[in-house]
Amino acid sequence: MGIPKPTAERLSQLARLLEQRGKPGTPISSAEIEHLTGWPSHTIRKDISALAAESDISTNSGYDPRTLAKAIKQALGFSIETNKCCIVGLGRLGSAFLEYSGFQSSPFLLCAGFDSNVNRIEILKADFPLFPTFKMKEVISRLAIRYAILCVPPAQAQATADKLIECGVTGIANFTPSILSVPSGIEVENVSIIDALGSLAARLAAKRSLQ
Amino acid sequence: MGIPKPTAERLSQLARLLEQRGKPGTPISSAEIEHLTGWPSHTIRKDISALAAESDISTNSGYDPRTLAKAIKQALGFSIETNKCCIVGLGRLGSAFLEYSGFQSSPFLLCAGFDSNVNRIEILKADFPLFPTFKMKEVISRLAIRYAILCVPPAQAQATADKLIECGVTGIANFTPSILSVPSGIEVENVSIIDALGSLAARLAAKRSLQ
DNA sequence: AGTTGTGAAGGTATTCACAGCG
DNA sequence: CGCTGTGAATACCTTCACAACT
Repeated sequence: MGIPKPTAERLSQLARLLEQRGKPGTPISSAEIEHLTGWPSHTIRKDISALAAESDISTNSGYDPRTLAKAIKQALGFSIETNKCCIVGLGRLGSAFLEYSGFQSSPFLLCAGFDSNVNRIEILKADFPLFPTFKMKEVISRLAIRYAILCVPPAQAQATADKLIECGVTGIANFTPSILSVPSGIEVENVSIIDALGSLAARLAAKRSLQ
Repeated sequence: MGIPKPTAERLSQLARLLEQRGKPGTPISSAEIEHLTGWPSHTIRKDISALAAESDISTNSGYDPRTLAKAIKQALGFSIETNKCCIVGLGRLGSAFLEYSGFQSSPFLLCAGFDSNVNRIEILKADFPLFPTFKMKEVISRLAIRYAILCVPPAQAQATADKLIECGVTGIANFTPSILSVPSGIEVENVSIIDALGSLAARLAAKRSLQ
C-alpha cells in the first residue's frame, strides 16, 4: 500500500527529466530512460506500474511524456496542495536559494526568509518577504508554514531547529553539517555535501572491487 | 559482503554526531543514539556490528566515542586517501561552498574552483586557487581531481558534466535541478532541495495516514 | 541491573522471465 | 516484433528476541 520510498524518489526525478527533455509529443521508452538515468528498464516499468494510472499512459512505442509526468505528480501528491516553506539563515548558502530556479514546477512554495542580521534582510532581495528572526513565531503561524530550509551556522543549528518546531514547522531540510535531534512526529532530511560525496565514493569503490 | 548502503549513510552521520557531541571520554549507548537520531537502537547495533571492528569499541555501558568514530571512518574508507574535489560554477550556490566548514574532518579536499566569468574568479577568495573554465582540463588532470561539485545554471549542467567526465572526473555531486546522463563507470549523486522537501513531505504523509 | 551482539524471522525492494497487447 | 506490465523469485535490509558479557 502506498508508493515505496525509493520508487517515489526515482519517479520524482523522472518527472523533472521528462520536463527538461523537451519533445513532449514523442513517446519515451523505458530503454531510453535507462540510457538517460542509468536505472534498469525493468525497475522503471515497475515504478511506473506502481502509479496505478490509467492505461493511456503508454502506447506500443513507449510512454507519453506529458501524461506520464502528470500521473507522477498526481500520485506523489504534488498537485493537491502547495506546501509553504521558509529559509532560515540567509548567509551565503541560504541567500543562494533566494534565486533558485527549481521551485516553479514543484509543489513547494517559498514564502518567507529569516535571519538574525537585520542588515542582511534589508540588502537582500527576494520575491517573498524577509524577516528578522524574532518575528519567526508570528510569521510562521500566520502563514501556516510547515517546512523549513535550515542554513544557519552549525553552532546554532540545534537551537534554531528547536525554535522552528515550537513555531509549528514539521519538516526540516537540514543543510547544516550538524545532526539534529527532534521529537517524534517531526521529520529531518539531511542534505550534506559530505554525505553526498561519501556515497559517491562508496559506490565507486564498490564498482572497483567487483572488477 | 561490504557495508550496505543505508548502513553506510547512518554510520557516516553517526561519526559526525560523535564529533559534535563533545565529551569524547564518556561512553554513549545505542539508546542514547536512538534518542539523538531517531534510529531504533537495534538498527544502530546492527550497523555497528557490520564494522567488524575490534572489541575495544564497546564497554558495558556503551560505545567509546573516539574508538567508534575511528572505526567508522576506517570502515568507510575515510582515512585511506584524501579525495580531491573541485567546485564548478561559482555563482551564489557554488561560492557558498568556498567557506563551508564541514570539510575539515572529512576525507574530501577541495582544491580548485572553476567559473567561466573571469571577473568572479578575481573577486572571490578561497583557501585554494580558482580558475577560468578553459583551464579545466589542464588543472583537473594535473591535480588528479576525481570529484566535482556541480553548481552551474541548469541549462549548462549536462554540457559541463560531459566536459568534466572528459577531464577524468568520475563522481559528480549535482546541485543542479537537471537530471544528468553519464556513461557507466561514472557516478552522479543528485543533491536537490526539491527532492529533499519531497521526501520530507512523503514521510510526513505516511505518518499521517497510519493515524 | 544494563549493556552489546547476533542468528532467525519478517518485510521491502529489485530483478527476472515471460505473458499480453498494439 | 518491440514494447509494456506483472506474478514469482531473489536479494536486501530491518526488526525481533534472547544469549552473552560486565
